Amino acid sequence: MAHGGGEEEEERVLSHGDVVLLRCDLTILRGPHFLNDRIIAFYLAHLAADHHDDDLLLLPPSVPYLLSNLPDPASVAAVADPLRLASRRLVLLPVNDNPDVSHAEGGSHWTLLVLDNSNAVSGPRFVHHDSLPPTNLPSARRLAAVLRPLLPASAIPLIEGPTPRQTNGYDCGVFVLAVASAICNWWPTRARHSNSDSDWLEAVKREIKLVHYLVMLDEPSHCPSTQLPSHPSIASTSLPVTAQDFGTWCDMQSHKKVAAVKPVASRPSSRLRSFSMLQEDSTAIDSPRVTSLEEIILRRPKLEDSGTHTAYDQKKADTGKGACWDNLTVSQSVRKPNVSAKNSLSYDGYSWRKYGQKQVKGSEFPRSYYKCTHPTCPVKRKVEMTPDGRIAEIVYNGEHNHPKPHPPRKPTLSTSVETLVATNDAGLENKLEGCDQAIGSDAVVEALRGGCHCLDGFRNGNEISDCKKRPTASLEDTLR
DNA sequence: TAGCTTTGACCCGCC
DNA sequence: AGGCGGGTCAAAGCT
Repeated sequence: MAHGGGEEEEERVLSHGDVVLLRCDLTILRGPHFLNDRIIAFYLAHLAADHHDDDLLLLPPSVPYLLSNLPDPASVAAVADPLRLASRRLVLLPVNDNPDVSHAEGGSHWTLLVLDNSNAVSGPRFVHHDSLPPTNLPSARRLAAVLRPLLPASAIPLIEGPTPRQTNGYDCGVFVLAVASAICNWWPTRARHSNSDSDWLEAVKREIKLVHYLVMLDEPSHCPSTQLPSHPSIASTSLPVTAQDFGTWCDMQSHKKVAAVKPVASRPSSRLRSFSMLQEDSTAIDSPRVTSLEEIILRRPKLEDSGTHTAYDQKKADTGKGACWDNLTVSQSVRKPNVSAKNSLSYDGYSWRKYGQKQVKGSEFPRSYYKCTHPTCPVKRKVEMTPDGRIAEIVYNGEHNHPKPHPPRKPTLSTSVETLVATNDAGLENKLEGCDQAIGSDAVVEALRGGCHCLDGFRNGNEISDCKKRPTASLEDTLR
């Protein structure tokens, strides 16, 4: 099993202040797996720790998600005030598309929304980086709409920023981190470009071009024209960046440098060594940091046909979730053990009834049409399968209006409000099968309750011990 | 017998 | 208006 059992006592292996990476997260990173919000928050905290600059703010995914789902502007203001968004020059906001605050497994795609106040030429703007556009555009627009009233400028536009395309259904989170990394790399150099229109978008573009070049040199077989002939929108700019790169590095860190770090029963989490400290200590070991897209590419382990796909499939079976692919098109190369809709690699926790099959023009494989078997559920999906059992493409249409009939055994996403609340206190019974430390949950709940300024502490990688621990209350209730 | 897949026919939008 | 192609229907067959 990809995530193993017994996560109730999941070992915490890396920390950034209040942000803790668990052993199960390393498994996710090794995978090909959909990144959870803890991993994203951890990496952003890691980036933020290197840029002690009040102008640059990197928020954990829980904060923008909370802001997007608060019931009224007053609640939004209460949460957002401590963030001082109007005074920042650049704010990085991870966006998840989970439409259901009560559903921990609802999200399926990560993107990055950037509030940019740094460019005097363009003026304030929101820039959205989506590795599968326009999948998350509605969620990004929603977040931008919530934030606009908090900002002095009026009618701040939202534009789509340059973003490399993912080639599978699970690497969106890695792309978010890669773009965030590119922006943070550019940040210290911005003064050199202050008198021109060369902004951080150009820096991201440069990274992307380099990645394209490196990909072609490194692995010509990943040439889009040979890998994804049947889907032009993806085939045009495919990049085989994978979560394994970051994961391999983290795993190396945890094995080599955190061996002495044992699980802690309660906070303060400062007993854990910080990510930065680990890096500083790693001089004797050649474990360079992952700070750019090109590094991610260059360290990308070669994908083997069977192993990684099996792990990916196992993750799907474990989580009942096809990360990043609900309501969007994904392409993948996974082995299919059999043709049953329930047991195949296309198994996603829901029950499907096949109602048609056609040979479509432009695709060498037959396309099968499925409906969700739930009586009132409108969701359909199309699956193209190669003769040898590989899934060439899955397209989901609509949103399920019911819970999964086959509950996931091991949730991977912890973006939901329910999860945030469930993980608010270290002593709580975790509701996420052991992954009991959601990102920034203390900060979010405290901010909601009274404007605690601990988010700054979080941003700087500091302990959030000054935030009072409170008994867990349902954030969902708070939102009502 | 229920529930699922298969498969040819049909519908409908687009050019 | 007619052809084409994608999506859906529904009867028949299978498990």
